[in-house]
Amino acid sequence: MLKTHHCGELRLEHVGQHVSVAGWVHRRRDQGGLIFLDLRDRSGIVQVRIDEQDQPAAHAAGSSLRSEFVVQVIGTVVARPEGTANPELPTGEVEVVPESVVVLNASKVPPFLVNREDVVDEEAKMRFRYLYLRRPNVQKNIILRHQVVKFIRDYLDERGFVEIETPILFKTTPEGARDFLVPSRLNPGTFYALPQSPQQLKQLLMVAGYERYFQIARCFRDEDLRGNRQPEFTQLDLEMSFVQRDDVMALIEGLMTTMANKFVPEKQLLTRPFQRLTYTEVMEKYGSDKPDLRYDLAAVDVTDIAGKSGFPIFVQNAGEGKPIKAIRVPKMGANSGMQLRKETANLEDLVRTVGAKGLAWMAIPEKEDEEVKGPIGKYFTVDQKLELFARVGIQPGDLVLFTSDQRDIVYAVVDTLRRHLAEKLELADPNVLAFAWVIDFPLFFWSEEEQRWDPSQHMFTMPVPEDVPYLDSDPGKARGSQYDLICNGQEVAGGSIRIHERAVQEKIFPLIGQTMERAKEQFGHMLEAFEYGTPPHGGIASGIDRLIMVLSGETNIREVMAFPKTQNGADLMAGAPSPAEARQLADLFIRVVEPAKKS
RNA sequence: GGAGCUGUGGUGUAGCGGUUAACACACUGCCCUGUCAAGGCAGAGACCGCGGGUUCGAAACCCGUCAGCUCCGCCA
Repeated sequence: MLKTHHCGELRLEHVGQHVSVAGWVHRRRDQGGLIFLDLRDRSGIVQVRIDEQDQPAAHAAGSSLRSEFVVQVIGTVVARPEGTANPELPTGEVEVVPESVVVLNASKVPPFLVNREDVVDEEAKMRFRYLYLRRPNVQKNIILRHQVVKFIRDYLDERGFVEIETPILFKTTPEGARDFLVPSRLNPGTFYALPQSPQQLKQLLMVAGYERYFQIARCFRDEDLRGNRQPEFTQLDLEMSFVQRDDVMALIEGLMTTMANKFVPEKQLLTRPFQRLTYTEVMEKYGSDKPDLRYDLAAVDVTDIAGKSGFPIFVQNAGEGKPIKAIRVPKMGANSGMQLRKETANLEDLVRTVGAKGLAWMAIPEKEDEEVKGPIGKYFTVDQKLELFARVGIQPGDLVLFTSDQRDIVYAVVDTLRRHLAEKLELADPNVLAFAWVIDFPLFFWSEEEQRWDPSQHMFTMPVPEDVPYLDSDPGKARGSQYDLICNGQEVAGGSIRIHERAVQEKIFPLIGQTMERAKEQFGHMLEAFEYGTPPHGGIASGIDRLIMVLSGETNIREVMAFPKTQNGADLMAGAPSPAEARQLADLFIRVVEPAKKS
């Protein structure tokens, strides 16, 4: 080894020891006859002091050092003189006095500063990924990720889970996301699909009697990227036999709580045990099935009151059964008239992007004797206003936003406004983890496009027991035994109890537009397996990347992945994807068709 | 497939119709023996993403295009 110690571990107790440390030049402070060097490795930073008088050779070497050079320093640990310790640094009470300073490798001037946390152009981050990953704050995220995954493995191992790998080359399925396909050379014209999740395989492992399975599983979905979505990502995937919904939820809740306490003890859990909210509840209040519960900004239904006002749009919408919802924004109504008009115009532009036709508002004055501001105040009688204010919990100085439209648009508006306002007003406490369960999802959503029911999770989700009769009478009313875990506005896990009886499964297929013949083609292996003694089972999958985002407080998934892709799905460092050689294509019996040029 | 934002020395930004294109950090050289975002002095470095157009004149205005980002659709 070229090093006897890591830079960040040297303390007063090492004083007098002869050590060898090696790492990168974090900073160099050259005062002529005296050079201070901050040497950095993964463990941290230690100061090296090179005195021209005492160590002329080392001093000469030190003078030539530049940022990000890789050097080895052999020398003695000494206590810093009185008054020169640096309390900011864990190693701040000591420094290394070198006998020799050896450049192991020089470095070009990096394209951005590695020794600062400055914002960097996203393209540069990607193109020089290895340099971005060298930044201490990024290393922290990547190492946290390792520790969390190790914790999960240990936690589940202690509870009798077996980690089992499942194939990356598997079978395409018609349901769900678009598959990444891999051509088969040995079977011309046929394709494997990369797994969207090991869903089917883990259920088959339950049939196989493993009882408790888990996997840190890479998953692939060929859909457009988002700030919290990459085409390949990692899930903690698990499945348990002989369990009911609460068993799976309790396991995950224990895991998440222990993990949060262990890795981010400074962050408070919003509630313990995690609160359980129904799908209907979160949609009506927050317009989202994964609301950020660190702040309120909840929507209140005021259809009855506003529908009786004189505002024609509200009256008409209420008559057509469209909801009218109000959101109270504390303090924002106290702005000047001009600011208010500007703000509300911005908000109106924002909600138009999700399909709203407009945005009504009222600003409540801080002084009692002033009039309510805003375009719709005049349509409400004094009594209606009082009733409204009581319902919504209005305080002086508040701004109240109103939205009314088809229900799904109202939801989108509420969600969009909440996210936007929370960010603008800095309402989300970064030191809170707002874990919550969302339960009682509808088993199906009606697809207008396809004119049929679509499973809201997947086709193997068991209905809650008392809703099984709805499968025949009113499928839209059936709730699934699904549970999602949300935290700070992210869905961090989702699972369900599965159907293990063929009779129930056979009721599902026709509802989602699958004939039995087609179902047998696609899922014959599953149906067949279920006839050989299938235990009741259920499970859950948790997005590791999103979990690390939430724990580290990052707002983008790229910050917690070592080598992520751009929004176009490209790797700017390696230049993937790239065209294949003609020879490779020939081996695979693949011919490339040039995409049609836009005229 | 659609909407929006951004693109100016290596990095982050300013400039938004006429500027020797400004500033900070980084970089180079010199000075400096207790610094730790070291300091001081001097200096180099940008045809303003690319292609058209408007104009006497474009970094700036218009059109197109490329790239990055955010969002909608999509993501069981």
